[in-house]
Amino acid sequence: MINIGIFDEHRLSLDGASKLLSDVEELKVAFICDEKVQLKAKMKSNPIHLLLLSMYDCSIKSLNLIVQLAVNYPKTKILIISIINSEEMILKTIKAGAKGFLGKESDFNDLIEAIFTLRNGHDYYSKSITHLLLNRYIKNLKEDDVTQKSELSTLSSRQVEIVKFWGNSFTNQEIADKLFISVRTVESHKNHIMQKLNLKSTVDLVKFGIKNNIIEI
Amino acid sequence: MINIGIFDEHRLSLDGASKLLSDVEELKVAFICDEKVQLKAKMKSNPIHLLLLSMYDCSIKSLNLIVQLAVNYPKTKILIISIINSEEMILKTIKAGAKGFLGKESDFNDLIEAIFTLRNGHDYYSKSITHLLLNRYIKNLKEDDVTQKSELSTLSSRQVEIVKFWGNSFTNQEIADKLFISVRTVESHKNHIMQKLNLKSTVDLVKFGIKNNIIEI
DNA sequence: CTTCACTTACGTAAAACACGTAATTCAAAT
DNA sequence: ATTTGAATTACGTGTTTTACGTAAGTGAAG
Repeated sequence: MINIGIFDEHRLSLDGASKLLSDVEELKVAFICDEKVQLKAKMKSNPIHLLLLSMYDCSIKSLNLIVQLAVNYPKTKILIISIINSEEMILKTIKAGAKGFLGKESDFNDLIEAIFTLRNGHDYYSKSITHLLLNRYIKNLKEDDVTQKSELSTLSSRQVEIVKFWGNSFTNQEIADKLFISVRTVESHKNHIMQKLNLKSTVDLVKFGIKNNIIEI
Repeated sequence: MINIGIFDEHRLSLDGASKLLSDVEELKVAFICDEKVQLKAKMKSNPIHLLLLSMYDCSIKSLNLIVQLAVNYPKTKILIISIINSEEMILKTIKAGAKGFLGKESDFNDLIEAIFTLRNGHDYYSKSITHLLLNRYIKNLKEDDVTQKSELSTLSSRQVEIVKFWGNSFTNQEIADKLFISVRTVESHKNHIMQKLNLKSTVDLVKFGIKNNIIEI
């Protein structure tokens, strides 16, 4: 018997997944949950073998959740169900500690297969992503993931502050006034940021900010 | 007996919803579908009373799908299931022709309630959104929805072209070279675009582009 | 105590932006 | 048939931002 927890912020998907799985022998749905805050409590009180985790975005917040769960409950395998099939998403979730990934093309059979694959101690990734491709990337990204994940953390708080203001359509002058520094300093900050992140245009900086959740769209 | 079609690009949600509904008496799942292109064909060959339509974004493409279906199959009520609860999303889908909207907090009971409400000829919106609020907005937005929905369509193809290039980090000069026009013209285009969209900064333009799916993030 | 990143700031030249003006074209409305 | 209006093209002028270099003071880490 495999004990399973299901997390999905989408109530209906949660109900659906729960119903799908509860009819399967050898599986027991230990809990279902649709809020991040509840999830941690439920994990604490329910020992499960596997957590089904639905992801609808690739935000730092969502990834952090995986990291926390993976660290605090190393025995619980995390299986990601995602509407987004991007390579970025897959790599990030795996890097964060997920043991499996089901893309949007995956169906019920794939889910079952994934669950049992994980139970048997192996990883499971959507067929659409060949293992070869994956392994190649994972090897490369094991250490030098600096590029993506830690890019944000390479920015100092001051620098993030500047990007935030600027991302809210403030002019350099307005930012300068707000922070009691010279316009030239604001420019300097931006220059340093662009250099550090290796960005070519301000458009890229906006995208970076949005990607890293420091600019609201 | 209510004939239902289910569309969901997320295969697992589709399976889940299908299973949830197929167990309900008085309901018959006429077809399920996970690709937009297939959907039109299935709609043509299967007369259904109600279409469950899962939406994971608020892009023009997705909204157009609703519009097309609503126009071509006026007898089929469209019920939106969405992970996004924003007022914008709700209003846009309703404007596009949907008759019901289930937010992410909706559960199976809400779904059933919604289905029967629609069958009875009424509209159904998530409880979380009070009807009062809705009606107020709908009245106001019936005509002057110009602000949001048609913002993209107010841009000419040339203007969209400019934004696209610029959104891919091309400089004005590069865009000018590519389109065989003067740099000044590129600037003019951008000026006109900003005016038309009533944007203050270029940052806003990037955001606009991303929101409207003409700039890839 | 040295090193290194962070914050601050300026100089200069080039690019981009703001705002106005304007000619041509082409479709839609009258 | 004529007018109206938006789209595309382009320039002028002044301001702001960017690119790139330089540099001083601060503070933490080694």
